[in-house]
Amino acid sequence: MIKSPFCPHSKVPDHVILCGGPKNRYWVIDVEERPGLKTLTISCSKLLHPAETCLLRDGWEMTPVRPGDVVHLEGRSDGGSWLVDREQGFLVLLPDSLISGTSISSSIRCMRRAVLGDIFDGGSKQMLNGTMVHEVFQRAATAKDFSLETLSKLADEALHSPRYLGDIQHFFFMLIICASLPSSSGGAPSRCQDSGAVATVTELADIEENVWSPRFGLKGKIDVTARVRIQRPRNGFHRIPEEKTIPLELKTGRESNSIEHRSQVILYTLMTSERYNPEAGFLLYLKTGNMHPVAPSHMDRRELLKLRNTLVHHIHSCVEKEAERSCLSRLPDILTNRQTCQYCPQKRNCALYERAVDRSSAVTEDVIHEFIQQETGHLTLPHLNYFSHWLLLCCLESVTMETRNSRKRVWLQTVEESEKSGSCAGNLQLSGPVIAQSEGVFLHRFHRSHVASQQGLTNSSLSSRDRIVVSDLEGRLVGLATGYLCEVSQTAISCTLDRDLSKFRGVTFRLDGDEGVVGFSTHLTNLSKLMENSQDSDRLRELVIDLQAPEFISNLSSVLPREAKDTVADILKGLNKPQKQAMKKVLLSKDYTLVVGMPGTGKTTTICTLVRILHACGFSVLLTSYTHSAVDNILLKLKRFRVGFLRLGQGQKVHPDILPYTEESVRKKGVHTLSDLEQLYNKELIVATTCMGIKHPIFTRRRFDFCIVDEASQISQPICLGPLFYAKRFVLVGDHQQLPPIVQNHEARSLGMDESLFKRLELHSEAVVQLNVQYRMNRQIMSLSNSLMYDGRLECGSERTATALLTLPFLLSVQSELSSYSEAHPQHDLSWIQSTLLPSNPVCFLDCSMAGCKPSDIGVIAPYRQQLKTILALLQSPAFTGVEVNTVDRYQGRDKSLIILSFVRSTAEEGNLGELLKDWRRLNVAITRAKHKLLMVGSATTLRRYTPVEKLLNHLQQENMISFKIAAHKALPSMDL
DNA sequence: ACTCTGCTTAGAGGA
Repeated sequence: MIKSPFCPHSKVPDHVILCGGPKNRYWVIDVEERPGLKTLTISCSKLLHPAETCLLRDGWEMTPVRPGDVVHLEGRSDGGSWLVDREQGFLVLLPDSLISGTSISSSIRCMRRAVLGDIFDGGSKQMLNGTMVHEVFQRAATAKDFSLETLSKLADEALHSPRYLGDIQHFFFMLIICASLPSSSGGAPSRCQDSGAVATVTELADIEENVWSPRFGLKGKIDVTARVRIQRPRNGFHRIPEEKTIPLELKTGRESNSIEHRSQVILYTLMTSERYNPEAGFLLYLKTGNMHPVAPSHMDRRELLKLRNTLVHHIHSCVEKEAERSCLSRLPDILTNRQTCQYCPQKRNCALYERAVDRSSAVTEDVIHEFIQQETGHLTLPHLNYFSHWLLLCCLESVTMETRNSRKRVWLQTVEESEKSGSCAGNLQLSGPVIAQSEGVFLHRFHRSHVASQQGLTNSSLSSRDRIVVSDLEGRLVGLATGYLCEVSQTAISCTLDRDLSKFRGVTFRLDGDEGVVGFSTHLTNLSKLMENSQDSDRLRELVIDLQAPEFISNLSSVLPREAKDTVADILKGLNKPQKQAMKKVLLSKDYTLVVGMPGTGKTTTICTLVRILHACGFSVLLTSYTHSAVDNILLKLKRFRVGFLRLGQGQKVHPDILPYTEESVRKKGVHTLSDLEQLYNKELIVATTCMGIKHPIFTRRRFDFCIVDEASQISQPICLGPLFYAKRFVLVGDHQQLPPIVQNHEARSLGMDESLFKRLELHSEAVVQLNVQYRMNRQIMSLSNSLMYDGRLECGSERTATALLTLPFLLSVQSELSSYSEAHPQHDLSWIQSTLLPSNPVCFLDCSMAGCKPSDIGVIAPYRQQLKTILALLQSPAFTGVEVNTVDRYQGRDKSLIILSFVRSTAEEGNLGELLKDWRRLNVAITRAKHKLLMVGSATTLRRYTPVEKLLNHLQQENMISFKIAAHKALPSMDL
């Protein structure tokens, strides 16, 4: 008997939801293995008792289940003991991780490929082809029109969609397929015979239906959901026909009727069992028009669920602990049958992982060795190390994000429970018409059914622009659609959804807030691309991994076109010295330039000017940043100088003033031919998007002279790399003395995941230009940051900046009010507030450590969200509307005339300090937001325990900056504000 | 020991 080596987890983590009954979720307490048998000790109670047992055999004992896993059981339980064997029962491992049907069917041939496919993106030309034909077919089905005329019209439209720009040569091929669609001669594809039964498709009930099945841990999108009439012969006469709803899978390639294709259909029947209970599904090959019925047996389902369990195990345990340190787990073995691998889209990643991570010292077969050499031979050890290091970091981070992913609440929590936590609105019915706004955007309106109408909708924390998931109340239609909230009133909600739900009229819905599943596929796809054997990737590896020194040319005249000289000189006029230096450095660079923008030094203006100059010289520029708002900030400035540009990205996220520059808007003006589209993509020298937006088809063709990345010190390396593939040279703008990329996982952070590319490359000081002349803060406020971070390098741009003070138009009347209050109440000392208000004291520290002043009494910037909520609640009076209360992090890149900074923490006893205030960069951001006056409130005694804040307080002391010990709770009785 | 932004994310086909 083998005892499981793992310690049973004594406590169930908070984020795990367990339940009994048909939607059961059991916690595995212990696993006991004997040959041919596995016995699980399980419980559906968080207290881990009562415990039940589950016997696994006939192959199920191979399920890689471990203590601490959550499982779902199907079948029978006899007095607390479950049996899963050949004939009965299913075990679904980690059921709340929904695995897609295609992942599972691809794991039949190669489990390794399925796991890699889940981590990295990949695709081929043939696939794109299939996507196009699918689209044409599905549109025709939606329009219920399969006439040749309509088909060719739709095919034409599909060809002009930007998604397919890279592969237009398949045009003729596709038309031939469309013309041969079985349905083109009239009506929908119709009949199918199997063992005497005749199934006739009577209606296409849905297209691209989205299914989440938490019961089997599956998800998928079903090509066509069809209504069929089934006629079964029985003893020579026909019975009354039976109506069923079944999944129909379209295939545009060769009619293989392969086990993968059939498995896909079986998985669709399984995941829709709660919706339609289909006994079978159809496989339709468009090339021949043949339709194959797929009627799954218990064995089919059993074996596919076993594969799913193995796959989910590999995906979930992508990292493992080895002596306190995490490392990447081994993947399933590489196939020895090279034939199968020939067309595998994961070829490169497969070889990379083997060489960089698995590093099997065991004697591998020659064919495999050869294959690995072929795919990775161009890479050096540092390259492989960089790859495996960042792969580990990303996996660690994704594991942490996954535990915080609250999506499973949609199916595990009742509406009542979810509404209590505020992220859900239930008991909703569709009201009014559904309005199609654009491609895949449908405006819906729901109202609260009268049963629950006494409880208003505005109680929920759902608000406009939030991402949401729509499901039904019973849990049969989980994840029907996703979209964004538009308006929330007491009784109604409007939102835009990716699907038209009008056929579900009458269903009672729930809307759940959806933080979205954060994938790392962009990170990892970029990493994988960096390892490619191509010119662009070779060069980036030299710069980013080998840290090859960046080169510069010596003479401007070779880059500056003659005719642009005057314009450039003109643009340069408005700049200060370091800004001019930055322009020059960028123009001279052959590889890259790093622009350090210290606080208030006009980063946005500098970038805007840089773009104007490059534009004047005729250079093309790819302008990016991590956030949409940062991209638009620059564009708003650029727009004023009448520099043309193309803004890529979803309209919903783009600034309204920039909307006319988006692709969608330009297309509305008329893009009819392929060359129109080409022109649209090539017309502007300047193209702007977020770093994540690089999946856009424009990048299949276009390359740029320069790529500018703003906020670069806040972007993680794998994401920052993305846009760099498409430019000859790049400029990173940021300040690593301000906040770094956000990393949730502690180990990942300690292993350097919060090091941006900006910081990594900074060691080449010859590539760095510092913008140290600032126009934001007056002299006193600036001095704080100078002493904290910049060693006095930060300078005021003008005497006016240096001496600017806060203007308080009603100061006199407030002062006299305070005086008269003091006279009437001599027991209150208000002198501190009088001095604090004086504009001539630009920096004040209000020390409340003696006084017991509640930190919740004052503040505008605070490091903690919870604190901001409290402050906001106190500022509810209309007098305070317009006062912006926000976190330090959110204030980065922005400023205000007067900042009140609350440090919040005040604890007498030694104890946990928290991480946030230990970060020099966060403090630096906090104190450099104010232009004229900075009021800081906190307990000096507590704060001296944070090294950075201590340094700041010492500086205040040395400079005799004003500091008060206050007893505000006594001094400020409720005055009428 | 509490800071938060990106994402059409499943499936397109070939042996």
